Amino acid sequence: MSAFSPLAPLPAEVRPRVIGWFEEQARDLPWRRPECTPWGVMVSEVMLQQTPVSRVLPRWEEWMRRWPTPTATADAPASEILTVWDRLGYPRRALRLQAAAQAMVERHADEVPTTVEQLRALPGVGEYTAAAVASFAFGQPEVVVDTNIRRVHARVFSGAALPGKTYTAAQRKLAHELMPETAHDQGREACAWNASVMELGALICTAKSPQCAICPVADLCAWVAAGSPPPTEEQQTKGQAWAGTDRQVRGAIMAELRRGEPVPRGTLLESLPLSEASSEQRLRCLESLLRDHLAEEYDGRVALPGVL
DNA sequence: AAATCGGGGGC
DNA sequence: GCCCCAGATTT
Repeated sequence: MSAFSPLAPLPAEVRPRVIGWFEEQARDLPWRRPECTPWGVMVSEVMLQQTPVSRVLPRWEEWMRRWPTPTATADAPASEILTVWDRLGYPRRALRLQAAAQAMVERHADEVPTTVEQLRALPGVGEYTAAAVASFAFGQPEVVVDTNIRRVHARVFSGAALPGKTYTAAQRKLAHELMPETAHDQGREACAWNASVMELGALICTAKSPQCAICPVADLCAWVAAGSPPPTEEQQTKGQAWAGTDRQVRGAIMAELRRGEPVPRGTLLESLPLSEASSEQRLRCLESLLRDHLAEEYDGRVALPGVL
């Protein structure tokens, strides 16, 4: 029994088109160049968790210039780690990346580990990142599934406008079935497929206004064949609030601390450029940052970790 | 399964 | 103003 509905395209027909398109149209990103080290790939994957490529590029360049190896990253002051991370967002990722580097120094001889099991054991490395590093840095035919790939799969093979919020068992099964065979080329095509579908989702098959007119598989796409129906309410993403959230307040505190000077607790809590934030919220957020080791307090003054 | 965790650019 | 972006971790 085929896993694909009668109207869905055959993977064997889709794959060469998407891979061929990638070979012609892929962006020249620094972490894709042949001279990029596995550590460079690792850094890019963590930075790209929920952060667009355009914002990652300058931070990745600076990080790799300063800390080109796990050892260099492991030995850096946490305050510098967080300063170079700058406004990429979710700064706990920066601390986890350093913790991952320290684990590589201790357990893997200053190398990025090569198996998904070893990768998955590193701080900040989940199912996606482990597979992505194994595939992109080491050429292993792991099944890589990110938000772009889920969307392309949903449209081309399932005829849906969007994949829905949760990664279901059915979606994982589909992703496995779509992978090329690895026997003939030791997984080269599988890795190319991973990168190509991701790039198609990032450049053509985008969430908001997909460029079906220039898509290499538009004539095979189940969603296009169905008349490009809009997303169902089930598939809508409930927009994450920002104004007034603890995340915004935490971000404002971190921005102040990144200026480099230790700040008296009272001054810090009062000087935030968020007039609507209550004193209770400001205090709660500062305490949570201290708990997360994103900030430290000593003798009534607050700073990035390690400077006091 | 749902909540939490940043921040900015595109529309 | 709303939405989305190469997710991970905790509850």
